[in-house]
Amino acid sequence: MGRRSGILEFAVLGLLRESPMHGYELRKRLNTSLGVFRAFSYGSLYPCLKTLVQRGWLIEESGGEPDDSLTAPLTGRRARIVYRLTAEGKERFEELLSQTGPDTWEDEHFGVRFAFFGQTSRDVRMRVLEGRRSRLEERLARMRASLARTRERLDDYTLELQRHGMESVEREVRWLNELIESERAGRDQQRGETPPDPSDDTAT
Amino acid sequence: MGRRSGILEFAVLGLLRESPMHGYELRKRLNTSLGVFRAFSYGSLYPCLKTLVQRGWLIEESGGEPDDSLTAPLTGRRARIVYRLTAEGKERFEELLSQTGPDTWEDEHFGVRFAFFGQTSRDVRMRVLEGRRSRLEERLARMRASLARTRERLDDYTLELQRHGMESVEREVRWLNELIESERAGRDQQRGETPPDPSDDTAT
DNA sequence: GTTAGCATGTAAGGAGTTACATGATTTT
DNA sequence: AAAATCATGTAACTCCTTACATGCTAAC
Repeated sequence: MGRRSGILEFAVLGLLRESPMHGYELRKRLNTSLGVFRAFSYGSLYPCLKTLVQRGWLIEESGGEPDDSLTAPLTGRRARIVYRLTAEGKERFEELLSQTGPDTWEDEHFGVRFAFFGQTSRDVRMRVLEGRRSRLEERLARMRASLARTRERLDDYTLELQRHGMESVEREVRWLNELIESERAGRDQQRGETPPDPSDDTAT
Repeated sequence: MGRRSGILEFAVLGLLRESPMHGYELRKRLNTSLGVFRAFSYGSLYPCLKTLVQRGWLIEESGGEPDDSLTAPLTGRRARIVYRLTAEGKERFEELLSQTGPDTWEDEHFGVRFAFFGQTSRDVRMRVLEGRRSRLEERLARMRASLARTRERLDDYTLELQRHGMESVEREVRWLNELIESERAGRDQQRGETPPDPSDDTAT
């Protein structure tokens, strides 16, 4: 009946982890912080929020005082529903973050996963980055093989398309290499806030 | 009931324009020539073929002789259904090629459209390339504006993601500029076969 | 004689979108 | 008083995937 999983669930949990929000605000954030890449519609957001509440990962706060800036100007406006992440919701987000899913999940939604790296342990970051890199390298190998086989039969445009595609992938691999190296280098000198131990499970 | 439109229909029409094929072969081509980018499944391909036949854009040929390499080794094998593009199908493909659709169509499936540039008039090519470029430039402007507004509130990873994203888009814009210039330059000296007049509608 | 590849299909489901419906509030 | 923005929601639809069903042939 409700939405099961999907990138939207992940993004909502991730954004609500930073601070509670109502739906409208959430959608705006989805289309700026993350949403340079994709725009979600209300038609998918609100149903998604409902099922997340049903599973106990979010709780609704009709007019509590989660934050002054959110509650204060509520004078006559339609009652906004502010959503807050529960402890189970945090666990679920953690699970999704570190999940080595069925390939397409990680490949298509890498951008969104990366956007939440600030909330991730270095172990997970390394795993995601290296996973992405190895899948791109696989793809590169397939492209090269296919190109070697069919080079003669292809017209100029198709060839140019494949050339540009391969260059883009190669470029991303180099980018990933830099990121991975910088993660490795930062193993000693911390960059920002490094979570000291992932075994800390006490809820706030 | 059947598939309405979508990129699959477009790709099938485009591939069958080159030469008749049966479903299995079509799927392989979809995953090499075009399909470096995406892989379609039989579960979408065969139903799509059926509705295209229903609309008169394809005709089925059980065991005709469209090509030696296709008919010859059919000794005992399951009877393959070879699909051939009709005159109406060609018109439909032409229509889809030159269509200035509802934005997302052109944006998400640019790669597949580009793959069929060899079968397109230069007018259409220019229109598609310039359309793509202007949409990317719009997006770039939005990204820059959003970045200027929220730079302080973003962590290092989100910032790095946006930086890399913008660089990729800028790179594609430069690529498009080169292509557009080369199209303009080739206005006199022809490159390969230039279709002289698109009003030629006689079927083969 | 079992696996791998060829070849075609159906049913159910997933993850979203578009279009619509509603209504209050601030801006022009 | 009209238009834009805030705010929440539903129904129908789209386009594609997964899992399944079927059966034949070639290679190991």
